Amino acid sequence: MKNYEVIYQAIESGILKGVYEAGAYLPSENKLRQTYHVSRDTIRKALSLLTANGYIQKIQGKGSLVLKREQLRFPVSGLTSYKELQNSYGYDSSTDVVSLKKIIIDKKMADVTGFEISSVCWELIRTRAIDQKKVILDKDILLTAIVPEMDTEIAKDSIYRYFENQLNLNIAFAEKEITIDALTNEDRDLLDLNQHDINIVSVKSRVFTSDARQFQYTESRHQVDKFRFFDFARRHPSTM
Amino acid sequence: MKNYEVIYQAIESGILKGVYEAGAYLPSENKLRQTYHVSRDTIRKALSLLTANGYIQKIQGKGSLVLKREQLRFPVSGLTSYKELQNSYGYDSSTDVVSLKKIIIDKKMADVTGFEISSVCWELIRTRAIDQKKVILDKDILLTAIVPEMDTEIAKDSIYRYFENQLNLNIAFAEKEITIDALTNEDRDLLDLNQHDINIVSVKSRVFTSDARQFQYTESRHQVDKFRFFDFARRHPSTM
DNA sequence: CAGTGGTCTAGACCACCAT
DNA sequence: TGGTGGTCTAGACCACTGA
Repeated sequence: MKNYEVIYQAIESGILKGVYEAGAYLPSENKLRQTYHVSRDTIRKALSLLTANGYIQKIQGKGSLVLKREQLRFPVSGLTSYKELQNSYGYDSSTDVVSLKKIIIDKKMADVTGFEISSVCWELIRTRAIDQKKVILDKDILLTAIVPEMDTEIAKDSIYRYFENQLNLNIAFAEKEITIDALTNEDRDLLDLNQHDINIVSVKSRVFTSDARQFQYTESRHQVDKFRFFDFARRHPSTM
Repeated sequence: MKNYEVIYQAIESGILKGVYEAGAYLPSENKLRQTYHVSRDTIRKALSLLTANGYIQKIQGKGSLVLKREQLRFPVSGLTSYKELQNSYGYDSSTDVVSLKKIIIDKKMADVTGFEISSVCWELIRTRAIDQKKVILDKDILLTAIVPEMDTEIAKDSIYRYFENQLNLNIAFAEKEITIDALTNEDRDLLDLNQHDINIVSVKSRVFTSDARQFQYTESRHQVDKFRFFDFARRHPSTM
């Protein structure tokens, strides 16, 4: 077995067993180098695997932060924004802002969104139309502490472009969950669905900055026959 | 801009523009090192990004093979096998083999599966039960050139375990597509669906070995309310 | 300022592939 | 055998963090 794989597994099991707790930092690369009697590059290879598999987030000048594990986690990756989805359907698409207001997170919303209770957030609801049909309903919750300003002009465009170009927000990773839900009345009101539809695809995600602070929760609801998720998957990131 | 990012983009655009054609090899790491006047590690960093993003497959002793691009490709990753899914639901699950036979790929199947016309393949159909309810229908097409032997005993267990432990098959990557389809009569016959269901989740994938040969096509059909896809996603693999 | 991670180098040896 | 990628080393310098 390769050195960096051994070290990867040692640290992984340390995280799983709670030796390294979520929210704390791993020993520094230098410490680990001494512990395992290997070069720094070998340590870095092990850590980059842990990063790729969602165990840690490295923060320059600070260390390797152990991430909270939400349930069991498949070793997968990929962000999908509306602007990316757009390309699947060409450019005959548009965005409508349904509502934009500030809200305060209560217990229930805290569980759903992952934000702390009594955080102040923007709540943004938009519909996305493809070929003049509204087929996607986007509900965004944005932490005002990180995104202080928001208006319908920005919301009509890509909020991600605003984050990255204007706010210099460094978006690092996201957790995403895809499920098939029953249609709600809100879905029926805001979208142009097919008569016979009874289901909708729900893509829920939590998005984090490079210093591992969550700033966004999104639920994106897609008409079932307009939904398509494409995935390129590697089995052993270790043997790249 | 960092050196390896510059090189990554140079090679990426070379692939996109067809300077490096799919099926051909990139210049060796040594050549690239000379071309860009950097160390081999810097080249390797750029290549590992190209690998992570699905552009190339490195093959030891041969080189970096440029992969065919199927449509646009999100920068995503992750394999999900039934055995992994199982963990979401605990271990009260079982597999039934519906049929297993050899088939020859015709034009239509070639388009669907990605295999060449007149390849000889195993066609394996199985149902997966959770809590005594059959909720997943798996249809596998396996290239006999790579998987010469298959029987219902193996198929009842994990075929992946057989691939990796018995055949020493090195599974490297997969392309996967998730869509929501209308129920077919076959779905109704073989699965224990809810009365009111009209949709089913279809996960289609093509699976490749580490020398970039496709050996499997799978369609996995999941009852909508039993389907859940969890994803951990990084925005900039470059800035790990 | 000291400590952390991020980038880059030059060189070594190994495993694998083709000839 | 020579060329390829895979692993590992020791050291350098930079960018960022926090006291």
